[in-house]
Amino acid sequence: MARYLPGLQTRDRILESTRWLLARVGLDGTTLSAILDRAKVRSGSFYNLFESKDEVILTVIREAINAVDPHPDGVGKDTVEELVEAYIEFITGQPTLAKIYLQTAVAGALNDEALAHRVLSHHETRVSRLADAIRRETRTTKARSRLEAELLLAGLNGLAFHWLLDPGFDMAARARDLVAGR
Amino acid sequence: MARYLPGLQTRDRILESTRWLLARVGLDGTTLSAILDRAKVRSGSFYNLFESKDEVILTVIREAINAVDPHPDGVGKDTVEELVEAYIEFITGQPTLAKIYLQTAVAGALNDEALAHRVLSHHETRVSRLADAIRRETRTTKARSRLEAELLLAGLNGLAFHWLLDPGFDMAARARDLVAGR
DNA sequence: ATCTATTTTGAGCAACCGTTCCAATTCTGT
DNA sequence: ACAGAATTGGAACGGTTGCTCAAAATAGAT
Repeated sequence: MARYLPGLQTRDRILESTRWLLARVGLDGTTLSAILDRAKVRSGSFYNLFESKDEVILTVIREAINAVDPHPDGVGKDTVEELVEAYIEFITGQPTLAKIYLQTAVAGALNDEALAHRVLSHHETRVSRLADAIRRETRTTKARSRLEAELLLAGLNGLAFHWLLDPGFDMAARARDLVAGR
Repeated sequence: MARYLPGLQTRDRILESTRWLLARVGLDGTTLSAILDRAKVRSGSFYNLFESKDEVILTVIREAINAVDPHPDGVGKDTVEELVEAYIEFITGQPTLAKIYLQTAVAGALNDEALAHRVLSHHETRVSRLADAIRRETRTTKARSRLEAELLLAGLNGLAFHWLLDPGFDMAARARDLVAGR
């Protein structure tokens, strides 16, 4: 646990380095020595600040998972459009975190039961928030709006998935098409 | 290159083992010794049959990518419903290959440029085939049917993505809801 | 300026990675 | 039964992995 300024700074450098690597070279490309090289830190300093390599990686991943949620103070008021825009903003505005999030959800969650649960529970939160917004706007049944929310979110995730493979893909435009076509 | 029966049999066991591991523990959990243990093979036999560990893994991954396509003899005739059912069949009927496919698309393709291209080109094939079917059924413009196909496929991929995280998720039912609600 | 707590350096460690090599064994056609 | 080829077992290798530790350097409060 860092107490002096230099400690806090190298801590930040390590996190930044890990974030960058996770997004570019994936989970298994993010080796300790790669993190150290990029952060310009030796292993001794690293282990003075972090418990293990896993701790840094999990810290960054949690950060990414949390970032996918829209501002929590809008609960119960936001519109479908606002929620979709928040999703688009997350994906295109923070591509690094977005890639980490998607990659983790698919690859990492296979090994780590707790992580899979975490991702799923965030997904569930987003579905119900979207369902509420749909219900407010269209005045359908609870079950029906929930179904619509699930399908809409699946569409958004699928578009993000496509964007991951092809960075030239205009994910934002397609996402708006998706909402428009409901 | 196997010529005698025992060689062919251990080759099959190695492929099966790799398939199983890729789907269960992911790419970096699929180590050589894990493959060997599960296949009940020693390294000497392995390297008598395969060039490298990568060769086996790529073989299995290509198999998974190819398996996502519906039967090629239906081109130009199949309906939207048939294509969607083929997708559902792939995901739920061959969950092992499906998991590998999805995982590869998200994680593996980041490192391997050629692999990313391969996945994308298969995706493109599916989109255009779906667009053709939509056009035949709804008689809209080419651009419009293509957009619809892209969004529909994104939805399906998103649902598969959800199913990957939560094996209890009824992906087939939601996929049919998705088609019904167009 | 001094003293303690924090931070950094960097050599070194055990465990594991994919791979090589070759002698021993097993297979198949004759 | 024999010969030649395919297959197998398994010890060993160099490289990398994540990580430890003790000594040296630095920060910050007094």
